[in-house]
Amino acid sequence: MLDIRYIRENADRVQKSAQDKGYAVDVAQLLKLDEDRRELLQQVDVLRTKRNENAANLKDGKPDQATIDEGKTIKVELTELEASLKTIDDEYNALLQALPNITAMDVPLGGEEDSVEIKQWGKQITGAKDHLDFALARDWVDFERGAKVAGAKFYYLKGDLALLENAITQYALDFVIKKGFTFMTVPHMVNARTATGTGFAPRSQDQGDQYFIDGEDLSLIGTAEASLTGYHADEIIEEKDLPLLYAGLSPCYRKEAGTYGKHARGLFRVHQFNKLEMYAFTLPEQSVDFHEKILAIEEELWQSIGIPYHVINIAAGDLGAPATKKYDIEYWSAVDGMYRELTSCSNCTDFQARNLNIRVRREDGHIETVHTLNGTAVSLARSLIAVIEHYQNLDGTLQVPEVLRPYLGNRELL
RNA sequence: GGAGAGGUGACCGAGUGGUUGAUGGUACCGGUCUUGAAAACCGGCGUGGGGCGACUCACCGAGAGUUCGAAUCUCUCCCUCUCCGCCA
Repeated sequence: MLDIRYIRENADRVQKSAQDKGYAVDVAQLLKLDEDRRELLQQVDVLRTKRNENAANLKDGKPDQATIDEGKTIKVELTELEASLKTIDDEYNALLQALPNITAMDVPLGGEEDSVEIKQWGKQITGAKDHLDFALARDWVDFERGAKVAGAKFYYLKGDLALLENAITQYALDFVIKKGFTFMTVPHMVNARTATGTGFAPRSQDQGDQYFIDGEDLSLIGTAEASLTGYHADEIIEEKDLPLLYAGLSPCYRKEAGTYGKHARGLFRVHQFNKLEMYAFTLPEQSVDFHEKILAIEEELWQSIGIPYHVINIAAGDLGAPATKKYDIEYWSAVDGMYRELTSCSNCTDFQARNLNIRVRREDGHIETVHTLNGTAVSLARSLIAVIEHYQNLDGTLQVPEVLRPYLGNRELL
């Protein structure tokens, strides 16, 4: 959520950002509630002071009857006022929660089509064989049995393709560890507070992309970002310890409701895939630069694997609630002759951190909310598509990208 | 899953209805002392909200309740620990 003080002073920008993102919210209404709430809060405080003073009015350690009667009167009044406060408070909180983060100044306006390309790397070749046909021919993937055992969009990876996934994971892991990230395995389920604090839809909306565990306050994570955001919830981090960099490896579970037919074939959009996610807790003034740094790490990683790509600055209408700005790396699909999403990195500024109460104690002692950022190192299912499209041979074999060979027993060919 | 014991400030740990937002200790910060350091002594030291401010309100796992008054009593839930059961 946003800082109410910031909203008071920047109502127009908050309103505009929400609209640009496609959120129907009424900031004026929120500010009205904010005022009403503060006014009521003062009345409640006055009454509570009265109550406390009255209760402290003792003779020989006991109150007299008049004090008790007075206390009863105050209690009736207070109960009533507190009920009104709770009503207004709930409404206020609901509106506050519904506000998305503001967008950075350099975020393009518009929807998915309006994202701006800011860089290209590599050659746009075409004519490759579809990754699914290619993999099926080698008996490397089995969607039919995935469907039998779990359902549509579940799959088995087999043999060398499974080994390739493993190799990419290990390579990326070593790569980000060298960049200073601490490797973590994480809970694959999180509670509602963590999920909604990270920015995912609560169960009450019942749709969304998450799998909920029946009868439990748990949902399967759609990304390690959720588990990593919650890691420092309710903590005050010392300034000298920032930035804190983590790399979380986990499966990601997504319902992908309503996305059938859209890039549906093969491994591009599935219910479960593994992902190595970079995550950073930074000082507020560090996050903008750090966002560029995460992007640079992603680029360096994918260049080293040799996959052509471009980087786009995601338009406001395509940004999630927590992000103030997001870069996607889209790899060049040698099958489709177009760019398709491979990685994504976002600066969430203080939005997630405020939800989950993650703060920093500055050197001078004052306390403020930290900033959080996340970025994909490798999203495995899609990484496999990219590698198959760019390293396939006409005879159906697959060349191993040079940097991955040490992780595949130095094999050059699969 | 069953039985029991617990959840208090950065940490340890008092506190079972009435100036306790919380004794004491440790750590930390400032000062005295010292050539310097240590020790000793003195002082400071939770978070959040409201108010220009004096000040005030809330928070002792979470929520509800009892009471003039709750960290202290009751209920529900969550979590931790021990033992048993089960199990990669």
